[in-house]
Amino acid sequence: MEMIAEKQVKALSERTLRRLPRYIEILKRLKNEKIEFVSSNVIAEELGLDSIQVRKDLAATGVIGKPKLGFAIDELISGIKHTLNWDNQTDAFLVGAGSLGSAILGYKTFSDHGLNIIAAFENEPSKVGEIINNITILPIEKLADMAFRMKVHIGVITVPIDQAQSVADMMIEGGIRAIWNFAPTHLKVPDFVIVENAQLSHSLGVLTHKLAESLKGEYK
Amino acid sequence: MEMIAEKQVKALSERTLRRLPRYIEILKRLKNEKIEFVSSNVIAEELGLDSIQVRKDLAATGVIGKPKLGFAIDELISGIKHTLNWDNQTDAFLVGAGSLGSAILGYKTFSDHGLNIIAAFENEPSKVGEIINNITILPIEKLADMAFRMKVHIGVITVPIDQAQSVADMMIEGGIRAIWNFAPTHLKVPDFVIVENAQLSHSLGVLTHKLAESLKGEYK
DNA sequence: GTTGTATCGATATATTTATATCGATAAATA
DNA sequence: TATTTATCGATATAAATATATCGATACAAC
Repeated sequence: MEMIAEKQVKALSERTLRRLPRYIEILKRLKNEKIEFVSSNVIAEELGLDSIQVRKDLAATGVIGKPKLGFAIDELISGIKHTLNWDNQTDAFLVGAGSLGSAILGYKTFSDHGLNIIAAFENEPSKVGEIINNITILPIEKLADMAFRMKVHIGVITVPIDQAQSVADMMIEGGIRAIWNFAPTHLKVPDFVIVENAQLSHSLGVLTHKLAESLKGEYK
Repeated sequence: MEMIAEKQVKALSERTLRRLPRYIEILKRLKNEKIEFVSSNVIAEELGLDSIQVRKDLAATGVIGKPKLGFAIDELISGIKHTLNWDNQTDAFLVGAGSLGSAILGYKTFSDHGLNIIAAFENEPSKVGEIINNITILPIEKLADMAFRMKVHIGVITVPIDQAQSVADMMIEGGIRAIWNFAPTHLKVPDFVIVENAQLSHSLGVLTHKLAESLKGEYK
């Protein structure tokens, strides 16, 4: 039996990775409008980007466009989803059933984004046993063992800052390999563990700074 | 009376802006440990960055370090906060009191980050009148007029995708100049309006892609 | 068919961002 | 008081990212 070679795809920069979901947004909308092909130019205009950049990003997914027509929308959506690994669902555990954690548990759309949260954990005994979006909150002591047995690879951290590192440690002990970290602290993890930080304050800082600059300019 | 010249500060890149809040994290911790000075090297090691980059980022805040000692922590914290405009609170409105919106209303720490959410709005009549974290949910019809009268500059959008653009339009009509957008859609706004996107899916895509790459490498 | 044209994708250039080098300085030490 | 040393901050280099140029191609119009 011959090995099927994985389609040769150029390395993806982090910037490109962050733009890919935005392309999906637009593509889904166009698909709803029964449009079948779209040019890099149209996508770029919709998102305020440069069309060359769009073409380069799309090239990284391995999808090929057609001169004069552009890209087949269906093919592009599945190509991007494949690149992000959103065509598979990866099981995940969430720790910290506070308001943000509950909100995340409530989102049904993460399954479209490759994430399948199958259990949630809490330190706080009063919250254990609660049910949020069909998921029962379990005591944190069970985390590592269950993660290991169920071969869970993704952990979502939505606990307060002072518990975040110890939760990360437990996750890693349980074999978790990628952490989506909402706690406002830097996690120290071994090299083989991927951490993606999703602190709201980082994004808020950009906003408040730019607004201040913009208002300052106005009164000059 | 002579004008006091604003301390000359180099332009801040978006990357730098996103790192500044991380420095604050570390600095607060060190301050708690009664440490008074810190070198760029220590900060860099804590965050897994390069010390030169830390120095460059800090230079952009205008804070000056001392040879052999490093940076005065108190001065650095206030310098960074000033750069982010986190030493002032800007009033904000939030629209969309779903689970994410409620979680955001519940955070008390945003006041440390320059954001003061003073009112929240909803489309859904059943939610109007609800009180979350001392904030009463108001009907969306009041948004533009109140924003205008109260001179509110920041709007937070946590509504579903199909309402996001119209909410943005109302905000802009009410004079709002900066939008923190959690809805998974690109907002079309005039040039003078700042949009900071905080879609969870962007960050999730990076995670799922990297995890897939990492697991793939393992079985080669 | 032949010609015209929109669009791709490859290669080249420019810009931005990160990293390296090194002299200057202020504290610590001898 | 002289010497050593950690650290800064300025300048220089390297790497990553974005933008421009242009020939090739496949559809559309003639």
